[in-house]
Amino acid sequence: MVTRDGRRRVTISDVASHAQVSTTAVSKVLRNAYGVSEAMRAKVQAAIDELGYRPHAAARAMRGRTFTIGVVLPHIRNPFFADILDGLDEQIAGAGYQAIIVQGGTMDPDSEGRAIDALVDRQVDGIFVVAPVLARSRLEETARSTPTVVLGRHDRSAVYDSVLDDDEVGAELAVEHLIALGHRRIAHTSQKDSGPSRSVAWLHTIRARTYERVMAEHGLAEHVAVVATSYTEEGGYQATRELLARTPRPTAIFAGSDQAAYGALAAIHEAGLAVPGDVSVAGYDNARVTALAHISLTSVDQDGAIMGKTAGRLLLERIIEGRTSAVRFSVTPTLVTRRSTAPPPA
Amino acid sequence: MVTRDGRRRVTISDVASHAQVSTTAVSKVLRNAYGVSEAMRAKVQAAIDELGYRPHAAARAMRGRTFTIGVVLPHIRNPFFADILDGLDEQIAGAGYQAIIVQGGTMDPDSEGRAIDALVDRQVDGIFVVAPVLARSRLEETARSTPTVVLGRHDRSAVYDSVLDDDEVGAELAVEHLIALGHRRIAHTSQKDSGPSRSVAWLHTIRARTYERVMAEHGLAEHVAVVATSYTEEGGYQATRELLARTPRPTAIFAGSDQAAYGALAAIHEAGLAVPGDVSVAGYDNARVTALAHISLTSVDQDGAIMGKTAGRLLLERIIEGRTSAVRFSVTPTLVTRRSTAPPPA
DNA sequence: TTTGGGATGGGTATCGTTATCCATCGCGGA
DNA sequence: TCCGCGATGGATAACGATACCCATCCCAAA
Repeated sequence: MVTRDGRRRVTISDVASHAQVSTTAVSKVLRNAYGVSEAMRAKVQAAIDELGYRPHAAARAMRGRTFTIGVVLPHIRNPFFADILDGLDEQIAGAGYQAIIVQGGTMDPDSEGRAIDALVDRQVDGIFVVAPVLARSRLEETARSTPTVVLGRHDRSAVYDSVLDDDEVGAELAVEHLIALGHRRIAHTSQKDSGPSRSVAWLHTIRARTYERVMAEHGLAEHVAVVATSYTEEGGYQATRELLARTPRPTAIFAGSDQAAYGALAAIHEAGLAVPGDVSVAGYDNARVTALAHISLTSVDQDGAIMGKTAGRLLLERIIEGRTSAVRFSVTPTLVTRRSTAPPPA
Repeated sequence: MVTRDGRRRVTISDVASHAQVSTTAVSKVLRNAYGVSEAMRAKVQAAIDELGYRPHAAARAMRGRTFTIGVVLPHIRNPFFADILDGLDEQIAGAGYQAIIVQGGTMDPDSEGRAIDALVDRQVDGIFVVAPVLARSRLEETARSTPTVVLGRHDRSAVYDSVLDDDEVGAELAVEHLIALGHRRIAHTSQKDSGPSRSVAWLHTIRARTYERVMAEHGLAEHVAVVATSYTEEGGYQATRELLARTPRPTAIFAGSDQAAYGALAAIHEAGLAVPGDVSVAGYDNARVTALAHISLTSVDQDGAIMGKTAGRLLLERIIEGRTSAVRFSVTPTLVTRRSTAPPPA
């Protein structure tokens, strides 16, 4: 490969001739393959270091591994995804793997599908899909040919691994907390369903249904109020504006995510109301920054770093050890109470 | 390529035999190359659609283009980066290019270098590096073989393109604004220099120096107070804690970035002080969410989407049209005044 | 009718690496 | 001395696509 400045990239042949061995020998050293003497290994390694050789991942892709994990995130605006990614990186970096991220778009199955295709075309060794809205059959199609871990979906699959938190427990914690504080008019901001069918596989569906169930269990069915926008600041803002316009307005908002909760805070402030004096707000995710934010948010904590790390481990198991049975890893969330929730105004 | 479920991926040969033409012909159609009749194009396209063929990017990488732009972000925690990326995506998607993101780490030249290497090894057609701390020589080495656009560095290069905002103007706007409000004890949160040498190429250096200059111009040199941590929530929080502990404490904080400003808000709140009653806070970047946040932040606006879009255009010019001369694109920032700044307490 | 040349389609070497063979060497046991 | 076998290193055929070059074909001009 000749680069535009006329210099060639250092290839395995360069290393081979420099060390006066065959390219096969070099390849064996690189792959830690069987049939290399200690002397050979040392000689080749010296040549590699001297020439600054790095394997060409794109060439490797033609026959072997790329040592690349592809990550599909809906977008990169959510710090909780960053927590997840930190966990993943920590796990796979040691094994020499590199994560590459593509944006899948929010609530758009088509663009999500294209993102996955882009990774498959680039021959990644494993795919990590975060909170997809894609049909399960589509995910399984990919998973059949590339090791796949899906985060945040509740349907069971025999071909991909799942990492998730128990959203039913989490939502229950949040709603019970608000009820215990004395709230009755508790509203929920959810996410619009994409496509025609509502799936119980989606975490936002479970959070919303659990909210409804817990409300009903406490005789508050008449106060159920759900506005479905999206789990983003903008979504939380829009949903909360709509909720605050109702009469009587809710005294508490259980936002589907921390990002949505931030939007809710903005809308409440804009309406001239105080948190938690007039309206309490609880979020979900408890990304690391949630504790820092200057209005400290009550949130359902799920450990993103652990989830990301587990996803990495599961992928490496499939890639390196060849596991094919599906694994499901679930974490139990807890509630972290901060200053955004308080008893309702008298 | 046989996948684990035993099904082969559809290759160019499959398309060729299905359409009863040569692989060369298919390749020509794919690349829009010269020498294809209309009939041939239609026939091949039909076969492509029928078989659901997608070119194997990894195989393409061996001889041609990968239609991939590699993006190096310090991390994905900053929503301003998301704005930039949206602009980039908008520009390159139309040309059939896909962006892949890798994290370069904050203030760590080594890990930044590894991130760039990872992209080069994967044979991306162009590289977009956001706010690197790497030595310029290292960036230029890469840029000599792969089209490169660097965002947020002020040194001039003959081999890569630069996209930046005028940080001197921006910092001036923020500090002048605070001074005009009547503040004298204005502090600044900056970013730690990585490595031994302080470079005027880094935007945080320019913002800090401009802050010092403007302070001096108004006879406020004695009140200059800079704490260098990092342009993150955590960094802004730590820096502000330290600043608030001083006697007398500052009445205004010019944070080096919006993220740092959020951290500052947290620290101020934690100290039992009010914004802007006791302390004013101004940020830098004005990411889209800054307007939404429930305490609306005064910030220096630089249009991230435009910058990302421009970066995409510059890369495509180099990749497709073969431009080799270096271009420098600079936007002039403006100040957006919101509710986080006010006159100092009497 | 011949010729020249543009338009079109295809053969094939090649990119860098891996994995499957195959060849050689040295050594212990018969 | 000869045989067999484990250990080691290498030759080589892929992987999927591209791009250079060449072979036709057809038509217009001479």
